Amino acid sequence: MDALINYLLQFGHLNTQQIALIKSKGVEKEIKKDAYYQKAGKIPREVIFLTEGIFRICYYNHKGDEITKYFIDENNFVADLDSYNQGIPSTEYAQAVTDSKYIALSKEAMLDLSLTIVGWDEIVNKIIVKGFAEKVTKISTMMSEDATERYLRFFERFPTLANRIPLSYLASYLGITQSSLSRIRKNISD
Amino acid sequence: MDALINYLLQFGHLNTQQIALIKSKGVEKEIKKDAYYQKAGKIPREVIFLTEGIFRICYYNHKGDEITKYFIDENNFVADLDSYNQGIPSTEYAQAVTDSKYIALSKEAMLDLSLTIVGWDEIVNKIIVKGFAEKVTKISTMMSEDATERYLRFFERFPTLANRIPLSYLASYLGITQSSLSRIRKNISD
DNA sequence: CAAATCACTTGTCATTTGGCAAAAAGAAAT
DNA sequence: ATTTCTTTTTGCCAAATGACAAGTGATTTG
Repeated sequence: MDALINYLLQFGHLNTQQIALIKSKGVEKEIKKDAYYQKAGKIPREVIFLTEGIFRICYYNHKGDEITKYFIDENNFVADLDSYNQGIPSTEYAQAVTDSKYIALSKEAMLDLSLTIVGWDEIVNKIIVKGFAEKVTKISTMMSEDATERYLRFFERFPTLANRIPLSYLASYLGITQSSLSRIRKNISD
Repeated sequence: MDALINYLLQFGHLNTQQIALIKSKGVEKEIKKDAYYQKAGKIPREVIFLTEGIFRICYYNHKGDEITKYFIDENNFVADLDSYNQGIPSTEYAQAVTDSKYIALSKEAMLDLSLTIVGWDEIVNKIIVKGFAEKVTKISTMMSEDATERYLRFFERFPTLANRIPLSYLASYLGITQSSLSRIRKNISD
């Protein structure tokens, strides 16, 4: 829970009382590797903060391929904001790719915090914007790189993960086939 | 100016007085094709709403290539939010790729609106989040497509633009070389 | 243990894309 | 109109990637 508080404090001030309130609203939960936290079609009713482990966000494209949109690691929020805010079914899946722990804040809790803590909305918005901006920059950067560069960049960020998740997850994220990824890994290790 | 108001009204309610205030704060400006609205190194001091024309956001990667990160068309905000909020130099360029018109809202105006109009911040944040979410989804989708599909998708969205902007702008956005783009266009027209 | 299943690797070949340079086409300047 | 400059197209070949199938290895299941 402290990880969440420390993270929040990067984006604004919170006094002891406010921190206590947040802690009282957060619910610590766990999810096993491979389990889906969120499935397309379901309406998200909470926002979660990853404290341990890694998630991936994925969806099916028009050809029926399963595409990994991006990975999310520790100390980041996970939420399909559009669906969450509008109360409509999500179009994406969120899957734990390792055993993970997270803190859940229900929609009611978020509303309560928003009404009680002056500056809460501002903190949340800063976090959301930062998260999106990072995603745009990262994916955009990938567009101008070749597959090997993209793989190396991923490897740099998730060194322990690259060889422990299914090829399909990573290949679809990198925008290449599983075979190509297999060959790229082979070339690098030579 | 009405385009801006109509756009804002999609995200929340505004009464006549509030609308008048917003209009009084907005400054209508123009920019010529090819001119840079924003350059890397400058600190952005305003947010703008594009009413006519198309901008592109670009930067230089570590190899020195100029990369088009994305295009922005009418009825969208343009802002390097990170730099704008923190008051630090931008790392990106924003260039008009066609003659354009926009409404500028200075940082002071934005603050004023924020303090005066209840719900202003909420409207602004909804817009920001929506814009980012769209960008992430769009670029992410491109990752799973081949160059021809990416070009066709761009062509669909900006039919009049595809043949009127320099190859380099579009090619770097699509993540391919100018030669490849030239060949793709040729193949399609056959 | 054997069989079945799944994930990954490899082989083969076609296609796409890149790198480079020259040619062609367009645009701007004189 | 000619020259100059820039942009786009094309040719050529190498490298990267995709498609498909077969092979390998690991894991699970009975």
